[in-house]
Amino acid sequence: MAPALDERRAAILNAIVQDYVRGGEPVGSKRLVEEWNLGVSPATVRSDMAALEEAGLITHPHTSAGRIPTDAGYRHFVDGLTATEPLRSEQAAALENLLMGSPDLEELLRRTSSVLSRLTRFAALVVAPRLDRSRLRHIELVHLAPTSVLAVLIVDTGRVEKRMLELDAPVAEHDVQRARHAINDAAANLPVAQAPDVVAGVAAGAPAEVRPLIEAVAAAVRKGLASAMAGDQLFVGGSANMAGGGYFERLEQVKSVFETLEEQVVVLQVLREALEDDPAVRIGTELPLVELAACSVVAARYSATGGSGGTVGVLGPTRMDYPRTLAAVQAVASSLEKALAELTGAS
Amino acid sequence: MAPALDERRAAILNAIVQDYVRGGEPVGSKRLVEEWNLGVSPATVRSDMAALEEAGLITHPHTSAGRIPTDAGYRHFVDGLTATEPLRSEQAAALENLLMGSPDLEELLRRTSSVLSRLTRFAALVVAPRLDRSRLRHIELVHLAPTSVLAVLIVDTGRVEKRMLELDAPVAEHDVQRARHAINDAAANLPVAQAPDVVAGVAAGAPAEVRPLIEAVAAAVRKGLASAMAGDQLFVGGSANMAGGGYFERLEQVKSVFETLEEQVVVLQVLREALEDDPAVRIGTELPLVELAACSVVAARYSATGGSGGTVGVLGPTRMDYPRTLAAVQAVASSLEKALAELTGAS
DNA sequence: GCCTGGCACTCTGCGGGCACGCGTGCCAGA
DNA sequence: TCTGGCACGCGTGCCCGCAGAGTGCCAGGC
Repeated sequence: MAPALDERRAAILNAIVQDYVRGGEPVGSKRLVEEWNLGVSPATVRSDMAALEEAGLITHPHTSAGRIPTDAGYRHFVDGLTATEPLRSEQAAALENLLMGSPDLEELLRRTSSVLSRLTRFAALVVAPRLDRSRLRHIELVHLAPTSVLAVLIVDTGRVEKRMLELDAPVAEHDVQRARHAINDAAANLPVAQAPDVVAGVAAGAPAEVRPLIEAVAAAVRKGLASAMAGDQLFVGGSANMAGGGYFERLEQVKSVFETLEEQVVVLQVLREALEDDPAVRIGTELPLVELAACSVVAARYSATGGSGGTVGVLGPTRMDYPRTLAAVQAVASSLEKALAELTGAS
Repeated sequence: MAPALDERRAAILNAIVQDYVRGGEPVGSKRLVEEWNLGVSPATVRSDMAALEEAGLITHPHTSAGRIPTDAGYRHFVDGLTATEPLRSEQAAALENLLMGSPDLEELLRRTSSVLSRLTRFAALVVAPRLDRSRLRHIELVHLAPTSVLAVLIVDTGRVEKRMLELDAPVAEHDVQRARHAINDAAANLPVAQAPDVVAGVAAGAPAEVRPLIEAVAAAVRKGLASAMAGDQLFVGGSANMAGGGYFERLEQVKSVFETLEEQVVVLQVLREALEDDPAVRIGTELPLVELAACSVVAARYSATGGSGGTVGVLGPTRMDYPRTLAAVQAVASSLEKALAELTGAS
């Protein structure tokens, strides 16, 4: 797949990628030798370019234009990266400052997506920490009306899920309190995966007055946590960036990218597939969606105490500055990790 | 401002608006008489058109093109509307079905924005019910770590606000429970505007072990509810629609609209200003933002039990079908009202 | 006095034709 | 194996001319 390339040819490929990313125009042999003093003449470069084209790493849009990288070309470039150029230190500091001191998890993730999109000028994607390995802190029941109770599930990552329970028969306030105690005594600090069954067990052994309520809670816990675990919460920021920067010509393309970004389920799926690597880079047609054939995703995991963590990433055009973007994504991931640790407390 | 227009001229203006909205192309005198059998010749229509142009209600992009409405022209058209054409009944039914049975407030509002955007094919804006006249149901305190407590505020509209409290000194679990009881005894069912002061009063009269905690809760209640009341939560759906439909030509325009849509504060401000009327229509330059000069906002209030309600609306191009959009927005507002009443229970 | 038919005018969009620039591919020679 | 030179292909910008659409205006009719 990646044939060991002649050293000079690899250099030429990298030069093409970098020039094209900067300028957005097909790059020709003459400009290449001028800017990268390669020590050879344009003619030599041309024959190398022909070889690179043969290998499928570059193309030209029409005969008399310069070359542009193909997805495979970008891939080769990215795989050859050794060091991602780090952020400027004042940027890194500003980043930490911005994330630290968020009042709650949602706000933290929102800020993260905002800062990442401004840093990269692409659309930022932030997935909330997954629950599957986290623990249930507390289940609160609030008696709103005779037959309706609000269940609030609090997880140790700071995440809060709420769910209305509608009961067939009225329930008394003190029974709600009994149920609350029974449930919390049994389920608090359990891994969320076990919580539904434990609550169901409590229901089975409970007196008749409270059993329907506890059963309803068990169902809510099962559904609420399951949906929270499967369909992780996604924060998208800066999608307007995709319309700027001159990356796309036709409105149609932009529209389909925006539409895709609105489909949270789809975006999550894309991120999930990408994250077989970490950090992950998925370029153009490597993405599972044809609508995103002109886009790339760069993503990295972050970890959270007690959970399996989440993902931060960006969606940008294939013609992106990969080293810079990788650096930004990784920096944001690690800052988020720190801010998250601070937020959930030492515990 | 709106000079009493000759009846035929008004008819011609309306015809121009409707033709232009449908077709998107400047409309000429000939087509007009053919499609709207006006009973006069094109030449007559032309002289009327000249008068309408003189009055600032229409323009033409260049000499030999047909006419298009100006913002003032749309305004005249909208003000002259008597009946908004109602939704088809199966659409209305589907609407109600979709909104009923949402598990919680957030999900309901999310669905509302989704359905409204699909109904109109514009960007949907949904503002959560405001809290200022609602009541506090319950304050839950969860002891996460010795010096950190999570405060969860539950409001009778079903809205939940959460806030981390970091204390200077450790606090014991049973003191957290004491504080919780004291606070809820005093503050439950109070209007949210009074809650902060009441909680502060509880703090003043509390024993020293729990006073710092209750003071922290008071501060959190003050800040949490204030920010929730001022910066209402906004749900935006279907913004990708703004890139389709051929309304905008240049990518620049689309980008600035998207950027504006991402600024929740700005959008909220626009909606707030618009809602001096109900239902409200703000056309092009009537909006307070130059970036939205090519857009219109159609919005309507909905009310919530115990609160002052919220807003639903759409942002679309000035070239929109106002009667249809008005009907859709109003239908969604009233369905949302019903679904909300069902969600928060009879109470 | 208002409406109508006719006519001249203006502007856009489209297709053809031409020169230009750019970048390539190839080849002979070092 | 690299290099300089040369011919080729192709897209771009420009000008031109032409058809089409729509207007403005004016003289004439009801």
